[in-house]
Amino acid sequence: MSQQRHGSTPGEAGGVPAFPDLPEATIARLPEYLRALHHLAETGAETVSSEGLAAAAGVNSAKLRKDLSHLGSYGTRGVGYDVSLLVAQIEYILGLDENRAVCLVGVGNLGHALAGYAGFASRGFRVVALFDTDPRKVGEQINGLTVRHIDDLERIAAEESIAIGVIATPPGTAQTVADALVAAGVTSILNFAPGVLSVPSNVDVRKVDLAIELQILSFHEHRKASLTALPGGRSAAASPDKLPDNQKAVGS
Amino acid sequence: MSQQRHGSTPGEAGGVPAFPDLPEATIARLPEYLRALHHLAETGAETVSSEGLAAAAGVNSAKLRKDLSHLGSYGTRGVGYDVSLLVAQIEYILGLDENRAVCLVGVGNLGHALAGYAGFASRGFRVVALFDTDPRKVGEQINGLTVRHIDDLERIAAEESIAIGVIATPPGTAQTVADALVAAGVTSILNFAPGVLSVPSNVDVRKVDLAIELQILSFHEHRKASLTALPGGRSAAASPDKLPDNQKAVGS
DNA sequence: GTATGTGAAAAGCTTCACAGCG
DNA sequence: CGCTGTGAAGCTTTTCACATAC
Repeated sequence: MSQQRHGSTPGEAGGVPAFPDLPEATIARLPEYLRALHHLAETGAETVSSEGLAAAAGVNSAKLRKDLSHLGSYGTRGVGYDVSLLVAQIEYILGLDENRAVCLVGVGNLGHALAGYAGFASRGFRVVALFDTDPRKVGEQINGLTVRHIDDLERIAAEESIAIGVIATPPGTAQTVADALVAAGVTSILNFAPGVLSVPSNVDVRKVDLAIELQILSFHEHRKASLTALPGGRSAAASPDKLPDNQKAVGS
Repeated sequence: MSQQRHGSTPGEAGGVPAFPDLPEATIARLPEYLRALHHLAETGAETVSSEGLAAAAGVNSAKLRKDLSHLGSYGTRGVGYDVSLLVAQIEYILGLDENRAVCLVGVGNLGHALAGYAGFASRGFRVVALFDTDPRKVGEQINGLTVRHIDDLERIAAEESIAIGVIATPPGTAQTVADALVAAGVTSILNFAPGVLSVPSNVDVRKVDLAIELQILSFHEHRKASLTALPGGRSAAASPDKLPDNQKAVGS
């Protein structure tokens, strides 16, 4: 890739999109860059340097530049990146200009909260349907949507062209729900239920397990404790201080 | 490591714990192994092969064996791993035998759900305090806990030895809350608010951004769509089928 | 015979450091 | 002269394949 590639821009449906095959690690960071860029745009910035954007996104600038270079995106040497152009590029790559329809299965404790989560609507998604198996929940109104019985999933998924499903059921029902989603034509699943889902290979699954996050933190607590207890152990609150650096985020 | 290392076992506080320094990628998978092991234990299994446990955890067996080898843990060649022994080992490494106290800040939509999330209690954590700034929420009872004003954080954190804090506030207040948590002696933070937190380097932060998860899935939808539209594009629902394989989970 | 534990190879990702462009 | 874009180096993680132990 020596020549500049002005990678297929948003509006342009001229030829083949020539979809760049980005490293997974890069893909996982693009949404964070996008959030940082939106924030910058609100503050009125028109351009931003790799240094500046990297700081706002919590990564180092070399990584950011390498990531953006994969998009074929262009900054201007000596100047930086055009904020709104980069926003458009990233939104296009992520497919956010399509305002995708999402459904949510399981309207318990967590599902209820997700149904009302404003962050989905504001960042490219429409929650268009809620499902549950519990007849006591079916019919309930949440945030302007009526909870449906899961038997209606196939029909509604077709009507609304739902490609993404969110599972927020107890662990025991998650696989059954996943099978139903797949049967209804859903090809991406975000799973909040602990455990592994088995799906056809054309379906993407991402998992968020809240207890696992805490357990990873617990490991680090345990390690820190065993270090302070031993060698040149720093007694209590003391450290170089306030190095932001990359937040360990949902990845891969 | 040619000789067997029966790595410091749970009960034993004989000498120095000799904390193994595990690869981050391994640490992030241990909780999933633990969950799978608990599940196996419930079904009455006393031992499990690397193949079997790997399948239950959604990884391949080579990776699992390499991961466990870092613990200095021992299976038995020709047999497999002792389930309850491995459970104890992993719980010890993750520091789950300490039943850590956790506090939660921000009792909105999502915070409310997290406060009642049963998975925390059942997997090694006690949610011992809830905080908010909104005076209308302070005093509210959730799941047996009273919501306190955030000004009480420092006192209560000390009383209850809270080392882990969960942030479930709107993005705008997340940094202020993080500063307060750090001041109160919290050294691990799980952040549900979009954006990057800046904290001292002795504090660990993990981030869960629900919209980012959907955006990553959206990218894959976009890519799948652009592939089916083009080369030897498989028309619709068709694929090798049901290869479980690793769920892309919260990582790094 | 069977399944673990592990060196060694391969792949993937991050960081460096600087050429090259504006 | 400043900042991007990128080869090359270094590091981490995954995978392979087999010697080793039960």
